[in-house]
Amino acid sequence: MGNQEQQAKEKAAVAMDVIVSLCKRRGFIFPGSEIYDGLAGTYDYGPLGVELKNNVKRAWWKAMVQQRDDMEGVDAAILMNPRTWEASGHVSNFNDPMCDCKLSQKRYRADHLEPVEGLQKWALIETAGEGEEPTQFILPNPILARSKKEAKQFLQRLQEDVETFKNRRLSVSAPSESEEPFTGLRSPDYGGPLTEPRMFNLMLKTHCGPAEDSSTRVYLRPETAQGIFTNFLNVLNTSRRKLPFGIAQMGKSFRNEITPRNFIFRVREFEQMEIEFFCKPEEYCQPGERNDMEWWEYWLEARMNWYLDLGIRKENLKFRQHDDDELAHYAKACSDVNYLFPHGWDELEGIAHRSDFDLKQHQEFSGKDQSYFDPMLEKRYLPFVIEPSAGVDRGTLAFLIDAYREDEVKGQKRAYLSMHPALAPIKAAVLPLLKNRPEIVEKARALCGELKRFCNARYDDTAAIGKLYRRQDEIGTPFCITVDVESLEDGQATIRERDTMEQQRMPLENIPAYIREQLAAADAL
RNA sequence: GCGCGUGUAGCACAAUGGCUAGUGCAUCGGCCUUCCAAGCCGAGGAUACGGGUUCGAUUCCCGUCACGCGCUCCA
Repeated sequence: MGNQEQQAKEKAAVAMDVIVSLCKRRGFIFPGSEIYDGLAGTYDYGPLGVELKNNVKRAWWKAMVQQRDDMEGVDAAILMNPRTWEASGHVSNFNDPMCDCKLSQKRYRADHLEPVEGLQKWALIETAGEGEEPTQFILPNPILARSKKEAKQFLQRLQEDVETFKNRRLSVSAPSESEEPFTGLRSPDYGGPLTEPRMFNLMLKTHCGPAEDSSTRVYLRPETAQGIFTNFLNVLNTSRRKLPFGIAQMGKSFRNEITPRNFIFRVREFEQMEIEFFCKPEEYCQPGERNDMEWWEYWLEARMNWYLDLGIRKENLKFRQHDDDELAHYAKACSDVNYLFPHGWDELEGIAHRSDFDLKQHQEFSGKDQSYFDPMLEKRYLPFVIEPSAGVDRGTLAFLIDAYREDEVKGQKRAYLSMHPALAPIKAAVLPLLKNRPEIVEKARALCGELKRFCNARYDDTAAIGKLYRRQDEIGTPFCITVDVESLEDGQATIRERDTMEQQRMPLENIPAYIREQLAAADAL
């Protein structure tokens, strides 16, 4: 075993607490609705967080849409005709019947349990206070009640009459067969009775229009993907595309997660970056054309490389291919890109081969032909779809965690975000060495103004230079430019690099071009 | 949703059934300061929310909310 268990225990080098604290302290991410004690599963992005998150999205859009010649973008409405979700399967499949074992209070999906038939094993449990006649209770599968204390807990949960068991001795006798045969659902752990199944619909509902009844019910989309599928024909007919090509979309999605957890990793309102890449099923491919499985493999690599190119360390990324029994019935394959989060390896993005399931469903539910006319073969068919579906918030969190570093400078701890320049919220900070020298301040402000023409630059003179550097380090600013007394005479200033802390001096008038070159070289403009 | 735990300033932490709830960092103002969290002076800022016990509650109890861990969930 070991291997999987060991992997499960692996954790990122930095604790989540450190990241949460940094995010709050520096204005990246705050708990949602904080002044009203928050709202579970929601977070708000602050001044630096919105820059970072927008940069993540910009980098994705640029690499996946603008720099490719086989991709179009859309921005569909969050609210969609409810039949969309009947077609997609979310109305029926996103509805999980859950029930709890009354003994162990463990939760099960009712539709995953096998009904049990036949005689059940029971045990007699006698309880008695001092000098009283023993009272008998029955308890299923007592073998798994490992102690009298546990048995007592079970009895209390079953009988709901706590007073009955106070200050009583318990004795557990050997199991026997009950008289009555039993058919139905029992908990698989203790064989105990279950609560009535309750439905957990993971879609959030609201309503559209003046009347608030079932006829006006709409859902907040649980994924952006369906807005792509429902626009497949629109895009096809207006973009003169031929297979293979993709449609990309970023936007908010909502899921009523049972347990929001791990900071912004699992939240109820989140943002997705999804691609539906429409390609030819193998049987329709010309010689030399990539077939559907080859496109799936292509996208695995393309998506992994995107994270690597933006600076995530290779050892913190891996694929996790879904087992066959884990796959949805229509899916031909699915792999996740996993990242080593502080809570362990977890999913950043799923890359699924969805066959023609979605278009077929929408074709059936809408009655509108969704097929593609292949001009070479002169026939119509439904394309297959490869779906790389990434979480913006999860990605943003991974970029933060992976960039976080600590080192030591002159015996003092230095915390910094070694973040890709394309993602850094602030690209350059201009710092006057002395703020009580108006000439220096004036030059510094002028330089900052020049930088702002093409990037997010910031002027700061509210502390001594060492502190100003550390501030910028902690929020990942790649370049600091310091204007000093000498600048007044030689017209030069110092550029200091974040990770190495190396400095170089150059003429003030060359600095904007230099910064611009550096950012362009990093593909960060 | 269940179980266990936690909740004190922007962040990290301390203390107490009773006197003005402390400390560090951070923030703001002033003085000073020629390149890596310097110094001095000053300022603002907190017991999550609601109820109960009590002469008195941040402390004890109950509820709510949020967070953490486990279960569950993750189409």
